[in-house]
Amino acid sequence: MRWLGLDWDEGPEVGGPHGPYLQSERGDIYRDVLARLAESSYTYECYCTTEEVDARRKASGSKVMGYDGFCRDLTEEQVAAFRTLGRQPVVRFRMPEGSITWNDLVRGEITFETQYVPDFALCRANGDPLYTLVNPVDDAMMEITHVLRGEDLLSSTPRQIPLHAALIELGIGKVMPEFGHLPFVMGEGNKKLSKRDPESHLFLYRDQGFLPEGLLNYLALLGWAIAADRDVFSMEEMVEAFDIKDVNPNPARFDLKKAEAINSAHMRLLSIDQITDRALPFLKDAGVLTDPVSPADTQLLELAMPLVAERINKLTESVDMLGFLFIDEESFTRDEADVEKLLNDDGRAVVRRSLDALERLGEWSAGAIQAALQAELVEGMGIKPRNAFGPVRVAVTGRRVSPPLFESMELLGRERSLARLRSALV
RNA sequence: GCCCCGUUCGUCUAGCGGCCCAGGACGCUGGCCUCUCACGCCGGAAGCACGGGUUCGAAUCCCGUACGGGGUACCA
Repeated sequence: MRWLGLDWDEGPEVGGPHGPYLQSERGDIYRDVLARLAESSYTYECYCTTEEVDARRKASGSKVMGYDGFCRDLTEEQVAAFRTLGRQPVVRFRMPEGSITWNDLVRGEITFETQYVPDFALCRANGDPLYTLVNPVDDAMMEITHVLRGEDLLSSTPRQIPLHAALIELGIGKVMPEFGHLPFVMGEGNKKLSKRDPESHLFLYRDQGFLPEGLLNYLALLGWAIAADRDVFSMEEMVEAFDIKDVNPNPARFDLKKAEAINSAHMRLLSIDQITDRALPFLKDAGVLTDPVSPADTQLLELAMPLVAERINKLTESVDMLGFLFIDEESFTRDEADVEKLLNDDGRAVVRRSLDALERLGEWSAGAIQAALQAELVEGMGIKPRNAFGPVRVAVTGRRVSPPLFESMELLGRERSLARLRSALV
């Protein structure tokens, strides 16, 4: 979350007035709440085993799963009898009669008949509090006003609303929160993206060279739109325009291609210097640059970055684009497929002529190199520019895809450029 | 099984009864630009799940059906 530029005002690591924020430190609080709930008969002890509940449901033919309220009104004698059997009770919440309705922030009015939501357990027989208790209690005591969460929790809402009402009644909570249930984000195909899926790992995208603002922008687009005809925006613009009521209730599929497109739009919003800064860690990791970067390389990088900044969509692509400039001649290699394709006999002939022309060249500048090669290859040999410069490009940069050729050769320098042309002929 | 939620181009969406024989974006595709790639520009194909209502008029409201998803624990 921090990587995306998302932070929190209150909670673990940052503190706040409603602590402690770790559930492990809140045991006493839950025990106390449980006691007060019991005192006011919002809850009751239940001694049933799951087998007994199942058996009873089978016998009654009820279609409703879950607990049947058997222990709601146990007499003291019955309780004593269970106790002598050595049974420890769980505590259940007494669901009210009728129905629970709330106005969901993203889905509108939703109603559940309480006959379909059984009395639920708040703690284990050993006294450990359950999520069903802990979640509303924490929200109530921290004065949460809006609960926005995944739609998987939609059906737990009719349990939480009456519990919240009870907590308010007891003075433990102050406000009934508003609820909004957000759609899922699905992966490829139609499967739900779980936290365990590699696809759902933020760092995977970060390591692929995504910009945090790019990914954030894309993610915001899943289920929401800033305007009918726009989809690139900053976090500030999003904060300004966002309203939970505009969120779509239906699930969205994660589309890597679109995520990349949005990301590259953000890439183009950055200055050359900013892209350089962001790409630096990737270049160092890949071994293109040393850490710290030498003064000579820093200077070279400054000259080279304007050539590549506009043609990369992700930070990692800078590695392939710039590698050839910084590598020493002994370690320089070429992409085999590209060599096979472009440095065939025809290609080598082109490189040969280029070498001749460039060896004679006086001024080593992009303009002069271009003029010389244009004259030698295009006019001299009568071949098309794209066929003429392809082999030279592979010879010098090692790849079919590179920054502009002539500028690249200028930056590489005369000696290294000529050396690479020669080695391509061996 | 029962309860709840959802369904507009392949994908993400705009649309809240007439402005829609449905708009944008990504992707796909034809072309332009061009030393490769990328950018940029111009064009194209592609969608209201289905069936009934309501209405002068429905993608928009209502009801069914189908399909998808979630829940149904002494999990969270």
